[in-house]
Amino acid sequence: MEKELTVTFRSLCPMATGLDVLGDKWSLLIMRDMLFGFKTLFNEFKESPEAMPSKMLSNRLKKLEALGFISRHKGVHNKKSVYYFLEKKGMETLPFMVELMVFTTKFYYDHLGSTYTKDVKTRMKNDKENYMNEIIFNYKQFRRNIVI
Amino acid sequence: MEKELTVTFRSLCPMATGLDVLGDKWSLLIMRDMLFGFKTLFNEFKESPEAMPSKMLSNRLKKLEALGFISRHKGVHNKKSVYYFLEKKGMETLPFMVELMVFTTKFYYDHLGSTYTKDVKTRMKNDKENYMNEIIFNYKQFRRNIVI
DNA sequence: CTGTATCCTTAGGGATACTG
DNA sequence: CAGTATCCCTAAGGATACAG
Repeated sequence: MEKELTVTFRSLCPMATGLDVLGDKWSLLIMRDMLFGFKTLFNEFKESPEAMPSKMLSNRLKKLEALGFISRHKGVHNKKSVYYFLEKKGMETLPFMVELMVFTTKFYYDHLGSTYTKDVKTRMKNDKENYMNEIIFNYKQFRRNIVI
Repeated sequence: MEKELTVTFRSLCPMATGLDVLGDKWSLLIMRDMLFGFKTLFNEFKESPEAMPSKMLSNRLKKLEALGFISRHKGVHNKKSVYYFLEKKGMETLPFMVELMVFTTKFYYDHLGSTYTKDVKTRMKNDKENYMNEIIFNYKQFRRNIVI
């Protein structure tokens, strides 16, 4: 077989650009916390098990906002609060997050063998599309109903 | 809606472990070059458009081998050559690579608007599973036939 | 052809403390 | 509640040269 670069290979070249954001631990954690944990406030993100330092958090929130992944809203009733929401662009990182999760679980956390990893793996394998749609649906519903 | 952490959220916590490898630009480029470009030799990887320095390349090849993503084989006929091949674990990063590609193309390279991005996008959207299977199939065939 | 060996430089991580 | 301001540090990047 000839060593010819395929069409897809050429498209993959700019992969690095996406990794600037998606390859970053903190940025992805923030978006995960939003989408799966319905978090909106600075302090909520800080409370995550990964214990993100406030410097990092602040830095990444700005970056993600500047790039259009998330949006920032001052509280209406509670003027001291600032609410962060995932935007369309941020939501579209879900397939990426899911693949990362699938991979990580498979190769590093299989030994956990607990119920939840089995559930997730089964769901991801047999029903990925519906599963992702549900997650997005739930987040949108959450956002519609939240009073800031 | 109650702010309850879902089953999936808990599984996503170890995301960072996967990112150690998959979030790294160089490691992913190497595996991309193997899978999409049928590259096997040190110098072939160095020739990629991203111009990976040999120090980085050497470092990542070792890391990827140690983690079981790739394997290293000394040449049989040409004893001076060393051949690197993608192993099963490495091949299973394809869905991740593809999602990264889809995302990157969508948000950063749409303006390219060239034929190849349109082709890939269409294919990815309508026929993702088959497309990935083809890529894996082609790589396996390449590996079966190569004489080292 | 496949790497090592240096050397230098800087961005990023992380802890801690403090403020509007 | 939502961030800034410091300070320290090391891990990683990158260039260049050279060796088995």
